Amino acid sequence: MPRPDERKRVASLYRGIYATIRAIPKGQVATYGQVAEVAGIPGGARVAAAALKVSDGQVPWHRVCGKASRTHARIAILDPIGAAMQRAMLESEGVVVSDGGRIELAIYGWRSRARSKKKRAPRRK
DNA sequence: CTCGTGACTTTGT
DNA sequence: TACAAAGCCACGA
Repeated sequence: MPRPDERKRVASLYRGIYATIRAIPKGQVATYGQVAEVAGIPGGARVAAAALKVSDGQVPWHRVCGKASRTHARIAILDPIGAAMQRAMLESEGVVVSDGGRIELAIYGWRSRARSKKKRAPRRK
């Protein structure tokens, strides 16, 4: 559990994003847009990214990647060390990562069922 | 309330 | 397949 001050820091829609990320099954990966959509923020891929940035280890961030094309996801982390660590974590869970850091969404992409629900969370502000 | 920012996504060339 | 530009949403100052 995060510390109280850190909790207050992420006391908005970010919490829903974290819950969504924790719901990603092991051995599967999801894109930022996917996470945002399930968390109730369609088109809020950048928000999910920001949430992940401040999460700092309290969520399995290695299961979330940026979408490079229609069929592949790509690790888009700036830090080469973090990218390598993410790739190692994914491979340890059974996910095959190509040389360019690409992952086949058709195989390892997270198929969540909350896709057709289209429920929008109310804005806090 | 307005403006700038970002670990993104989609479309076009 | 790879690069460039526009669009998207929420947060913080």
